[in-house]
Amino acid sequence: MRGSRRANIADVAAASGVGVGTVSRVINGAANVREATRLKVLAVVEQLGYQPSHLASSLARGSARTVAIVVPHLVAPSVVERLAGALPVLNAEGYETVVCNVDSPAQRDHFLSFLAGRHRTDGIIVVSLPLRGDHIATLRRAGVPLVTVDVSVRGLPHTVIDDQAGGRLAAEHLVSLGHTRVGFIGDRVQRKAATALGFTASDRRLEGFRAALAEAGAPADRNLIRIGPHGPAHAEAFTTELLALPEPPTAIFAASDTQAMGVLVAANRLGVRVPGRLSVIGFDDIQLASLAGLSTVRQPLEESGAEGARRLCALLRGEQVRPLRQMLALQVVHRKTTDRPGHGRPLELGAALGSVDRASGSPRPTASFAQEGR
Amino acid sequence: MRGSRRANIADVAAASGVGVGTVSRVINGAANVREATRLKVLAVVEQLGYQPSHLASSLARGSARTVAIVVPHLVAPSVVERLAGALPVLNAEGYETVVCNVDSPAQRDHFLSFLAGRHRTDGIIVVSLPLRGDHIATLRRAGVPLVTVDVSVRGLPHTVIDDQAGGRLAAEHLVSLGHTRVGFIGDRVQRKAATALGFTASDRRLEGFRAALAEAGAPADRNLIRIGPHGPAHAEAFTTELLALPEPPTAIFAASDTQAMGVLVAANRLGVRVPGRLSVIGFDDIQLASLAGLSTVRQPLEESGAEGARRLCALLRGEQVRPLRQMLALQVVHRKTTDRPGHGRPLELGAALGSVDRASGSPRPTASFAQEGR
DNA sequence: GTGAAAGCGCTAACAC
DNA sequence: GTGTTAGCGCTTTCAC
Repeated sequence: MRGSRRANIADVAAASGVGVGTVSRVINGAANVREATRLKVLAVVEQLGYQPSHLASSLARGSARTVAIVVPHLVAPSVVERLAGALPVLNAEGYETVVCNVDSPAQRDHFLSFLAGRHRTDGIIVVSLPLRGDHIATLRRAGVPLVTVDVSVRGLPHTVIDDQAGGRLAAEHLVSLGHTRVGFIGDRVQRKAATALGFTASDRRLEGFRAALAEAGAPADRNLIRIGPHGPAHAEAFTTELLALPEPPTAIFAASDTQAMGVLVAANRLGVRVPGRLSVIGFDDIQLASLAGLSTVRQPLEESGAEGARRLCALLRGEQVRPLRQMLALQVVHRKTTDRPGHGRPLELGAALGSVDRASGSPRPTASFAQEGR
Repeated sequence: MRGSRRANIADVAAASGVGVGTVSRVINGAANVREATRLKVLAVVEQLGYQPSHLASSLARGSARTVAIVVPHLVAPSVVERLAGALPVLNAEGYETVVCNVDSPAQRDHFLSFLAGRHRTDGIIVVSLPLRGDHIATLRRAGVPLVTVDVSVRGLPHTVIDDQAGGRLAAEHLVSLGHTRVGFIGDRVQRKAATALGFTASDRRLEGFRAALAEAGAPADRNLIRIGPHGPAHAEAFTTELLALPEPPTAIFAASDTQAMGVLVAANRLGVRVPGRLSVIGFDDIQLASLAGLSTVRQPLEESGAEGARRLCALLRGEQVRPLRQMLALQVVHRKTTDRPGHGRPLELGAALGSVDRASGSPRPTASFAQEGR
């Protein structure tokens, strides 16, 4: 091969004594090619080290078979699990996946308008990121197929769970165990803040939670509801407050497993036995939950990503996606952090989940007592 | 606009009464355009709703400004943190990032040869995935720039840590606390297995660990070294074995934080106090480690991803990347799971980290005693 | 400064 | 079956 210029389809055609059309057919496995011709072309391809240009074929075809997935806070376990669910589905359908990690509204806006560009992606999956009207309008105008996961958008395919129902499940679980004084720790919707992405799941879970408690005749005490920034550290602080109350709760529902971990840390630091003196239930069922023995309201995270991907693929195939709203099932997973009030097996909460700093004040250790399992 | 056919650069040129070259210059912010012309073109762009085709410009330019990052087991915390470190750097440099998640050798081979295709990506970052000679040869032949993170490859830029030194650090930490009977739990290199990706970090950490122990006059007892499949569940089982020994270890070094979590779970289930009766040190310093108060050998995960990305970008700019081997610093983070043998503050290990199943046998609770902080 | 034209490398419609 | 050719939509010399 001369010059070291990479061989293109014309070179292959010339060297095989056929037209470029035929080479194209061979490359793409089209039917109408005589076996002898096919072999001949393949031999030349091999010999010349020919590799089709992905860009050229994409341009000619009008699509690069690429989809984008936009996620907030990639390192959050629930988000990664969703992403991990989507990737293999997309691959199996022959799509490459561009991952856009969003940590701020500015980044979100950037990516969303960026992805609306012509020939950028074949479609977009937005995960757990509330969309404004103008976001959707931009994408619609650009003609980019869009599905969402963990976000409800009217008129668009979305895969979600019923967060209110999830809150109810948590309440019912605790009530069925006999708890009547239960707390809630969640994160706030910050619509205004420049750093806020506006997640609303926590709020909706609280709604269902309160409703179910009220119906069960054990309405939530406002004092036991704490809402603040997301993350285990804040949950830890709130738990400390709750447990310092004259009448502390006997159970806490955390709006996410991550926050539930913070609750466990605080309980441990204060020497409050779980589930003996405090029951804890989370939400999501991230992998850590099973490791930690955390009772939780399970939502199918990985499956949600896979479903979002499947629906986008269907959309890209031109199929009707119905119903627009796909609701995934929830389920209480009863592990080791919830039990009847005051009747729990006296498990000690972990040094493993102690506070971060070795220097941060010595804990008040508590005596533990042997007691047979339930 | 007629027909609803999307406007292209020629339409804009025609409507503005200039040539396509000029429009191109305007779009790309080239200098040689009179302000009046620029404004005129911009107005038409706006009016026609013109959007440059990413594919067309990419083809003309010869690059789509896309890089691929190949990672094993995406959901593993250490991997996500690396990925999260790389993404923003790549974005800032104007690259889109395709994420390839690999869970088996077959997938690895698929992606690696796939990405070698012409005009697929501008470059590749391989994370934590040992590469064979033929992988590298394929990529080299294809002329795809390649850097690795957490993998050493001769002749290629790689960002790594000194795993042996890390093992030494762990040993020295435990020895300095007075431990003389220490165990190790790690994962095995499975070169043959069809499902094995062949990670070697655990082995190298063990080497350094043993060497340092021997030098300190407290050589490791072979009985205390357990190596098996990766994951907290196996680590938990191994720990159970070790603690059942007539002479159990007073400390355990786990080859990763994930495995260390399994150790903590087992200790808790058996009622073995940490760090009172067992010190535990992990490796990596994933986010969970700080939450759990786990002592560990810290490696800069996110930074490693960012560095890999920076080096790839440098490579793509045509710069020399030197030195080829970039070694990141390690550091022992002393939290709450390590202390002098038998002298630990009697912290109880968590129900939070109890075994997964509620039905899985009742634990043997232990008494705890108040004791002032160190 | 700006226009014209030659690529970039392929697909697909259409003839033969 | 196979060759020919017109796009796909842009970038980039190279003249003027």
